This record gives sequence, structure tokens and C-alpha cells, in this order.
Amino acid sequence: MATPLHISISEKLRRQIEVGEYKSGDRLPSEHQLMETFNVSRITARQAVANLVSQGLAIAYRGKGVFVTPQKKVTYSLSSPLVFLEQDMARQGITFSFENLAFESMPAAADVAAELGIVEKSEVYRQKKLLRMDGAAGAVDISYLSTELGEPFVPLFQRQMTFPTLAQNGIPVERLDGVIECTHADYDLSGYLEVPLGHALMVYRYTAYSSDQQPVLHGSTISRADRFCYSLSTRSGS
Amino acid sequence: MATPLHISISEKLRRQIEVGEYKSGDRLPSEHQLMETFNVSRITARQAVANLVSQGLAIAYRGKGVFVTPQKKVTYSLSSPLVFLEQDMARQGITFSFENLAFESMPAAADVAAELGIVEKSEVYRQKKLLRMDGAAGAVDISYLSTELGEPFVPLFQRQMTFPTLAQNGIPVERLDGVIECTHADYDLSGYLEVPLGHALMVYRYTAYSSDQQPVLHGSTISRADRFCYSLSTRSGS
DNA sequence: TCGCTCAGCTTGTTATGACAAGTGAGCTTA
DNA sequence: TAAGCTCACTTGTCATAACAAGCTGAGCGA
Repeated sequence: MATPLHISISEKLRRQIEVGEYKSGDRLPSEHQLMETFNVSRITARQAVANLVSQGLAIAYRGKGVFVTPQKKVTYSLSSPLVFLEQDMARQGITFSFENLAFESMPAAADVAAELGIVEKSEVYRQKKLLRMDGAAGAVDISYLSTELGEPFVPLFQRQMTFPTLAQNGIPVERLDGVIECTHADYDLSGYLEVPLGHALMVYRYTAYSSDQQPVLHGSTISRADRFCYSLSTRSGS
Repeated sequence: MATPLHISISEKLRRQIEVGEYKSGDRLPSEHQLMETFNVSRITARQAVANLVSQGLAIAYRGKGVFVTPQKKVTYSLSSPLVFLEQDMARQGITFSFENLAFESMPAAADVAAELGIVEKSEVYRQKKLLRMDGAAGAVDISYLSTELGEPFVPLFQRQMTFPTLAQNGIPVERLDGVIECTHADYDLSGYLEVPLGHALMVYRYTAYSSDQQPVLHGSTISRADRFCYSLSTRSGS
């Protein structure tokens, strides 16, 4: 046998999940059951389960068992900054809610100041919010706005609980630049987003510019890769 | 101690990596050294290392040791389908090469046929290529083109080894729709892209439309999340 | 000097054993 | 009946032990 035992076991379970033998939310065999079924030690059975968890296919709860990960994904459209996330999600049949985690004013860090085109340590508002999808954590958004901006930016920013740009609230935003990347959950984020350590997360780091080409808002959305994806459409026409 | 030993150890190492005590490519202490330093069993030391690997911070090589993951990322611009990946990468100081993994004609699967607007099981060309960045695997791209398309599409598709759209080769592409999502590496892909099982991967699934709004090319680029990110810019102007 | 072998390092796989801690069902008790 | 407790089952943490397999360099022999 070239392939390790724990790989054969996890691959077999993975196929069963893909075929539908175990459906979304189903409970997988316990470690003890795997030990008996495949006649292996608990370490090997645990390793097989760990493989599935690291692939995002399952999630383990102490005292309860191991369950197949629910798959429902939200597609968030970046094609136009005028589309509301709320509309996207309602159309996709997912209920959602926002939770305000923090709102404060603070001196801008170097990277935030650079993005907003202001002097380092200038005062900025910082808003941190949690998006829940069907009750479960889906994404965390942290955004910054200079306190020097007047109407209509500041009051709207203080009120707004949506995602992720001011353009969605009728604020005149001309351009929205962004970078999408992907990381692994560290110990802190894994607790926040209710995912195992190392789970794939998407990071959307954006900066919104007003009609006079001045940066207005900067922030990043950290979302669970198993619940979020971004769609976009570009045209080559000038 | 509420936090497990293996978490304390991996978190300590993570901080040392972030501070720069261990730099990109440096070798981390071996399991045996960790056992002595922290006075723990090999299981605990291994678990600590596994935590770092699952977070994408380190990678282990049998017989050699555990090394801090190189961090260099390529930013690929999706703002305009006219930008060449080659230019992006050259500007970012990364050498690259393409490797043709497969080129064949085959009946179209249901999802491919739907994207290309053709009948299921129509004949399509399938091209699979590997992108190497500084010698190491970076991404795999699989793209489909209907064999019924004539000039200039087919001959250019057969020749082209670039990434990921025909627009980059002077073929008239009017619109490029895409979805970016993120998954974990399964056993196969982890071997292909030289990453540990469960490593975060970005998937860019795209469809290119010609000037008469007909779909021309469909494919997906599966890239290592530690080496790739996508940038985009959208305008709200009509 | 060149090339080969092998010892000694590394991580990978696997077994056995033990206790901790969370969950939930069922029983006991007020 | 209702509240609370116990117990069985679950995953999480951690130790000791052994062998497999990949890598590297020292040392030997040609």
C-alpha cells in the first residue's frame, strides 16, 4: 500500500459525501466506529477525520460528533458597486443579519492612511461588523473612514450596517478598487467565524473613490470561503 | 492553562515568524528540538507544526525539516481583460513558465456545454496547463473551446500558452464574466500544486464572450492562495 | 579526486493507553 | 411534574513506542 491508511479512509468518506451517501449536515461515523470498521487505531481514525476537516468537507464538535459541512454559498456581485448584498442574498434564498462588533475613532495606521490618502495617525472612524447568514457567522468586515469627511459621508457611515461599500447606500462613489486574496484562519479568526483552525478564508480589500477621485472609504471583508464567492464582469470596451 | 499546549507552541512560533525571527524560507526547529525545548511529547510537537502548516505558514518536507512558507504573491489584474499576465509578473519581479499538461478534444460535459451555449456532448478542445512561478508550481488552468469555432479562435487557442483568456492574445473578446471562490486542496491537487492537503486554493471560473455576445471560451484557473491574488477595479459610471 | 555506501538526521505512519471535557438522554429526586 | 443528577458517548489533549522513508554529509574505497 503506497497510500497511507488515513488517506484511504478519508478518501473513501470523501467519495461517499460527494456521491450523496452522507448529505449536508449528516453525522459521519464516530472515531470509535471508524476504528472498528477499518480495524485501525484511534490515531489513524482521527487523522482521517482531520483530513476531511482540513479540506473543509466536515466539521467536528466535541461531545457531539463529526458532521458534513453545509455547502450553501452566497455569490456577491462585484460587477457594479451599486448592487446591494441584501438583494443578492434574498434572491439566493438566504436570510442574513448584521451585528455591530465595534465602532470607534482612532489614529490611522500606516497602511490605512496610505489607502485613504491622509497623514498617518490622522483620526479615522473604524467600524467592525459581523455578517450572519442563516444564523451562522459568514464574514467579518472592518472599514475605515476619515473623520475629516463631512456630509454625506460621516453620518451615513455611522448609520450604515450594510456591506461593504458606501455606494450601496446612495453615497456618490465613482470607482471601487479591490484585491481578492485568500488566507487560512488563525486561532483568533477561527473562533470568530466558527471554523476550524486553518480553514480557507477570502479577503476582499477595497478602497472606494468619490467622483473627484479622492479615496473615501477603505476596508476589508474577511469571509468564510465555504459560504462566499465573488462574481465579476469586465468589458474590454473603452 | 485553558489553551492547549500545541496551540501555545504554534502561536509562539507564529509570532516569531511574524516578527521576522524566522524569515521566509528559514528552517523551523525540528520536532525533536521542540520536544526538548517545551518538554512535550512528539505528538504535541507534531500537532503544533501541523497547526502552522494548516495555516499556510510553514511546509514540511520529509527528511529535510519544516520551513517557513515563501510569501511572494503575484497580483493578477482582472480590471481589464487586455492586461497580460506576463506583464504583471515581470513587473512584480517573478520569473514564470508555462507547461502544457494536456491538449485534447472531447465531448463537452453538461456544465461546460451550458457555459459555452452549445449542445451537451458537442466536441470541444480541452487545454490543461501548469503555471510555474520562480520554478515552483503556482496554478493550473483548464479551459474549453468549441471545435466549431473557426478563425481566429481555434488556431490561436491551440497555440496559446498564456493565462487565462483569449483576449490576451489579440482575439476580440468583448466581455469576461467570472466567479472567484476558494476551496481546499484535495489529495490530487495537493500533489499537483505542491501544497499540503487542505491548503487554500483560489478558483477563478471564467467565460469570455465575443463582440457578438456569444460565449467563446470557458475555463477555470486553480491557483495557490499563497502565491496568487486578484485585483479589480469597477466604475459605477454607466 | 571521484563516486559510492551508510550512518544519522529528518518527517510520516501507526499502535496503545489514559484522562479531560462537552453533550444529551434517561433516571432520580424533590 | 419538574428540576437536577448521573452516565454513556463523543471529540480533544497528551504520553510512550516503534518502524518506514526521504535527505544529507562524512568517510571509505577505487
